[in-house]
Amino acid sequence: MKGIAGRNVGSVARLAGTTVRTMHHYDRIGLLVPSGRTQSGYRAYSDADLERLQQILFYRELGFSLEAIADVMRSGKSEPLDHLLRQHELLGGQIERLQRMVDAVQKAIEAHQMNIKLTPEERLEVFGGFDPAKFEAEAEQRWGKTDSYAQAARRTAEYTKTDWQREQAETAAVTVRFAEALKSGVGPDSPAAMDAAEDHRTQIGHWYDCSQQMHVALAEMYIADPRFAAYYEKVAPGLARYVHDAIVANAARAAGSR
Amino acid sequence: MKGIAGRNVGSVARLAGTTVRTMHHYDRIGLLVPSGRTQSGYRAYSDADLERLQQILFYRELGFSLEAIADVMRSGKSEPLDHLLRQHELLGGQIERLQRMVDAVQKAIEAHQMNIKLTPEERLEVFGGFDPAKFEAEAEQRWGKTDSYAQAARRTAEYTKTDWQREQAETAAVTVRFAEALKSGVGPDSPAAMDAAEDHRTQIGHWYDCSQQMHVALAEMYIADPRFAAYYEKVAPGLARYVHDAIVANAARAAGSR
DNA sequence: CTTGACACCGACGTTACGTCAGGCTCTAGA
DNA sequence: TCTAGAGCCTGACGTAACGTCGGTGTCAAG
Repeated sequence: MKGIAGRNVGSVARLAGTTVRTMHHYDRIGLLVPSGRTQSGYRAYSDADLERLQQILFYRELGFSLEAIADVMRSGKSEPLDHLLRQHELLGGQIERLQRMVDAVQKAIEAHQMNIKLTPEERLEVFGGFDPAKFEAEAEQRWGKTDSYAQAARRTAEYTKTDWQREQAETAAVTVRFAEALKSGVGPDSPAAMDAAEDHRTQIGHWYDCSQQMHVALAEMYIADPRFAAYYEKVAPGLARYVHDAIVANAARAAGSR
Repeated sequence: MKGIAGRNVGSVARLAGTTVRTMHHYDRIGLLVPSGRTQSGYRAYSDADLERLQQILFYRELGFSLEAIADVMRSGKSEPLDHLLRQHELLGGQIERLQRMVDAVQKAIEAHQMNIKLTPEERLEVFGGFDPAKFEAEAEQRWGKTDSYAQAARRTAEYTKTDWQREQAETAAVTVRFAEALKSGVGPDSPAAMDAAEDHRTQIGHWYDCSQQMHVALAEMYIADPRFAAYYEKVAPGLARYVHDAIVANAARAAGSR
């Protein structure tokens, strides 16, 4: 009947690296109800369902309870970009925490090697400083609890239509600057190109903190991923590579001037 | 009766950032049985108990089940250093995984901004590639399962007494080289001092991968922590700072020559 | 000597699934 | 076309790692 039948549980579970039982569970508790069923009762997951599943798994990896995930998913402004920015922030926090743990371990190893005894207090302080339910509590505090998510004080939530248009325009403007630099014949390591790259980075900074390293990683994606490359190639042939090289050059300049 | 009474549950729980109930639980299942009890039946935790607790919490943070933790704790060669090196390695893996997730999020954000649609497969592949029980399975495979931990093929497990002595001697030798450089009046940014720093880093590399950044972090600890500083100051006054500066200079040299 | 904070233990509740069990469905091959 | 085996369905019970009582004993400060 339907040309777009949707995927069945097994394939979805495999794709997401989880189990069929988990999918059943999420269905039961209403966290992820497949948007369709075959006439024989099989669950049929649409692409939108899969996107939602990804968000769910992301938050789960970050230590959220399923209930908390349900809350944040149904929270007023749950546009994809909001989730992505939030996840980026949370990941940053997690990495920072792990980094602190690495520091503690290195300290312990060095201490061992030097025959220095660390006090239990010292060794445990890395845990003491961390609240297990920190994220959820913080989230509740930041977005206001129980259903009052609508009036969230999230950064993007305060964006007006004009803000969005400005944002879009800036993105386009930087792309155009790259294209013009390319057309004018100056190399990607020219000041014009590198300045455009830096502005590109600043622009990303409107959403999240983007280090030079991160920026270079993004640049590599621009040429590695055909769809991203196409975005630039559509503006001017060779632009993807040019943007990449400009970003790399800019990062090198920044590293050198340190 | 006992001069060293040991700590009671409440204080331990607070120190470790966990709950009394958790301590009860670990006691019940035999994972962490307090080494003493007061005559009134209160649990009394020794410093050794606290150290064990730290290890437990570390592994728990890394996603191990309590049973798996019990296994690894009772595994033959469970010297503190073994645990530390293992934890360092595991933390590295975790950070790498989170970094991959960050990359995925950044890619999604960029895609959103460029009006590029990512396929569900792409968005989920970051999860699919990761096996939740990966660590435990990997651990079992690497250290041999169920009680045969004794014949573990861990790096340090193969160390003979002579190896350990050599290791110790090398550590001491590098310290002496720093001291001699200091005494000879050359600055911490002299080739002699910087080479010593690089050798110091290489020496750490016998245990774990130590980047220049990590090395600098260690150096800062050498002057920030009085006990580590004392280790060097005992050899020669001003040596802690000297070692720190040499390591920083060496890192700068390495960064510059890139 | 009392009172409030803390400890003990047993027992039941909870979250997020794992693991059957019994029965229908679908697809590839004989 | 028929059939075997893999896959899906819905209960229903099991499990891990605690949370949360409830009733009771203990300890240190006032």
